[in-house]
Amino acid sequence: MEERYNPHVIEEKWQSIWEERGCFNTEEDPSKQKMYILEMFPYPSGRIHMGHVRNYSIGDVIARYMRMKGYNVLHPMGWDAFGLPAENAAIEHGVHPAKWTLENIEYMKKQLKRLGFSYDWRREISTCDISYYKWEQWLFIKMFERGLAYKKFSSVNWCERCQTVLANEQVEGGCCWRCGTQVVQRELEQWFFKITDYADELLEYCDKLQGWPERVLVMQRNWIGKSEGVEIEFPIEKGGSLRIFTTRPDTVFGITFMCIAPEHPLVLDLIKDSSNYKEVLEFINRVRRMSVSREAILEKEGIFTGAYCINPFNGERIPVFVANFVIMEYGTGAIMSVPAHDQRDFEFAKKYNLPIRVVIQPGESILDTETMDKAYEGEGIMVNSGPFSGIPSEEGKKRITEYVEKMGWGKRAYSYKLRDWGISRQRYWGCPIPIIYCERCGMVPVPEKDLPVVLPFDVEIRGEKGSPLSYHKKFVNVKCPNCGLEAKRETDTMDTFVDSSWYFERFCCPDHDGFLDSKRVKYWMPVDLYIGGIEHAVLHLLYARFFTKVLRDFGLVEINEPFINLLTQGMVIKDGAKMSKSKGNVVDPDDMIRKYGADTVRLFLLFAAPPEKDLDWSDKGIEGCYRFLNRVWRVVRDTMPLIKDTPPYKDKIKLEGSNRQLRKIVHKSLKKVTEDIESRYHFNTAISAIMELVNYISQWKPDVNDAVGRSVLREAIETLVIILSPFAPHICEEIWSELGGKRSLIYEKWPEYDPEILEEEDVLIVVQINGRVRDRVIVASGITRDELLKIVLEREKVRMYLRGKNVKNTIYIPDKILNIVTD
RNA sequence: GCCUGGGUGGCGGAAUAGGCAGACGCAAGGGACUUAAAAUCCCUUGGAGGUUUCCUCCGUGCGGGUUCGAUUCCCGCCCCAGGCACCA
Repeated sequence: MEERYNPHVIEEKWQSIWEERGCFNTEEDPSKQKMYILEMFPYPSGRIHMGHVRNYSIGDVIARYMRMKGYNVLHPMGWDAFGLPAENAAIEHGVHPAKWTLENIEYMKKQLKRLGFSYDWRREISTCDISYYKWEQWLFIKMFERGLAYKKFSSVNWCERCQTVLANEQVEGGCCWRCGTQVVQRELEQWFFKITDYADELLEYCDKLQGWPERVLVMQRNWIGKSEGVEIEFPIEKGGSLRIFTTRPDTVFGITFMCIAPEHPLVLDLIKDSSNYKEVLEFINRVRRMSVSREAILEKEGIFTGAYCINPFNGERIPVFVANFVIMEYGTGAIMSVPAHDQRDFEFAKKYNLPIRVVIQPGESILDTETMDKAYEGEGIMVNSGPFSGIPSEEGKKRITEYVEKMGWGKRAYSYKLRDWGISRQRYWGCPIPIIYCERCGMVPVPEKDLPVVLPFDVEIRGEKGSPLSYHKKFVNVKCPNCGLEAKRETDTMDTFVDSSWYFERFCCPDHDGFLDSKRVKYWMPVDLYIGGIEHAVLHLLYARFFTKVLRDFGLVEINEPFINLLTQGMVIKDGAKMSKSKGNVVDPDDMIRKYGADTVRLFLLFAAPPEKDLDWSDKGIEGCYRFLNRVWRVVRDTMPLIKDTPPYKDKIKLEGSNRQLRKIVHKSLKKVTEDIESRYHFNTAISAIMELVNYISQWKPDVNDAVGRSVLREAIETLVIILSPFAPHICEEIWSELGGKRSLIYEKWPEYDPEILEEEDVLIVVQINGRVRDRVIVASGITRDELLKIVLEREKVRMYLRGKNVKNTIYIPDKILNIVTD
């Protein structure tokens, strides 16, 4: 064995052995229990960053552990290869997006290999490969045929900088998720996926995803935003009716006005006879032009339409306003306004001097219209509500809803915040949408035999004015597959989140000449553990769930949900901020590997914090991990002469003294590491347990002449190497072969701990007096309360504390604690 | 504003089911080895105090409560991070 630990030599050696022998290649094997471990695949931005290394180190621990546990482990890696940065590189440096992307992939793949992750590289996929996006186009057409992909003219989020449309999920605080530019609204005809058809199921299954962190589920539930209420038709005085949605039917007697969105289809009709028609129209146009979410900061504004509705409950005449705070996309785009019990309506009423009528009294205080300075939105007793007065508001909601249905004025209804997913992107570097526009036939999907619609290579990318594909005449001009007349291709490409919505299914059969090989997909899916950043809580993770349900309904997969367990890892932070070029606090994994080796880098990222938490990068901390691996090396090197030709301890004979102590510590560590990996994903405490074991072994004094002792030591070293191997695989492989291991350590079985040795014959019992620790005694385990008490009451310290006091009670937790309570 | 997390030494973090708070690592200080340095090894390290091989008191954001016993459970508050935000 080498005198010194030399990570670079060892790591290179084992990485090539693993590769040559195809150690991580996986095939379906019905005789073995499958285990699909997946980390979110990276965008090939150019270089691997610490966040990736952390993500993949976590996944690799689990994958390696599960393999040793005997599972048939699928652990693939690929590239989310379409996207805007490639095009920006083209604009800035004149390099073709394909070239840029492929070079990045090549470089990053080398980086990943240098870290020794146990991937089956034969399954590698890139979403920009024709063989991948062909099937995405195929699926798009299936969705188009069933109405799940459709085109509509609507107001969409537009990023001026990226020159493209964004989905609602990609707008963060009114800004573009990628570049941070303020998003504006534009009226465009765009492609959408009908995710809203699945809103109820996506919501319902949130309760069934028990392996997901609660906070992700909460975010998804809120994003779907289902609320229960009732839709009511209010007759318009001059004819027709206005449909509103409310969650507060209990307040219908408090309506003093109505508000509709400027985009409401009835708006022009309603204002026709208005005395100040021009002014109203101006207002409408001004608000419509105004962007976005019509930010909450904006003051409420509105204008009277000149029209009135009738409140069917009491026959009152109610003025109808156009208001800037009413959104067309939610509910029905029209609301009933109850200023006494809704803050927005209250503000509006105050501004325009509209009446406020209290119809819910809270009980403990009495609301008075004159003195109210804000709306009361809580529960209470209904008042001024005709036959419903006196009913508690919660009960009133039900009663009014039933009444509305009985009278035929409306019906129970649900409203959702979730909107359909806008997937058109006016960009080049993405999957072309396989649709052809024909003057005679309309929208015609590209026939399956003509797939794929290949993204042309010779495209000029200028970064302005529409999709680059629209300038490519050979691409655009095409014959209609239906009638053969001149037609034009769709020039938009798909949102890259479409690419990542089904890649985990494709990993099961990457070489399949078809969409998915159902047999193989059935064997591997669903993913048993999915690991990635929390930032995808409502983007990728919602889309992927939606796609899986669509595929299921198409009969292409048999599962309802793609990911059984989800582990969301925290960011890698340095000096209190996320690593970024602009802050200049980036630590390059390559530099660290060069300095300490991959095992150290992996170990530090796993040791410094539990996976869900943000991790503070520490230059000193990683040195500590490097020192630890050196200590491991030395302790093995120094014991090697004693254990080289000794078999590990196996007998059932009763061990004594220090041999017994060592074996006990070994099996305790094994138990701890096993449990920490398997049931908690707490790698930091697993590693600290291994550190304790190493500390113990290195101070343990072996007796050269004691064959039993040597075999116990051999078992200790073997166990150490095995349980450390998922975290720091290279050094462990090297030591394993030095120990005489013939095959790679990855074929070694994860050992079972011996419960017998863990049974304590002597236990330390903490003695408390009135809840304060006063003494500790070592006694035989299983001692009864009376026996223990007899011993404890004789102890000097205990007697001192009990002097002059009467023992009132004793609490005894067997083998743990004795609490003596006095008067 | 609403919804989630979270607040423990100088720092990262442990304490898994209410039972010894501070495991493990970092940093710091002292010592050994060395001509010297690096590396390594040993010791100390939450705070205050004392009669200093030991002992006492205080201590997990703040204030209460439940309990023999609370970092852990309950109530009220403060602060930090993330998500949503005119959603009717």
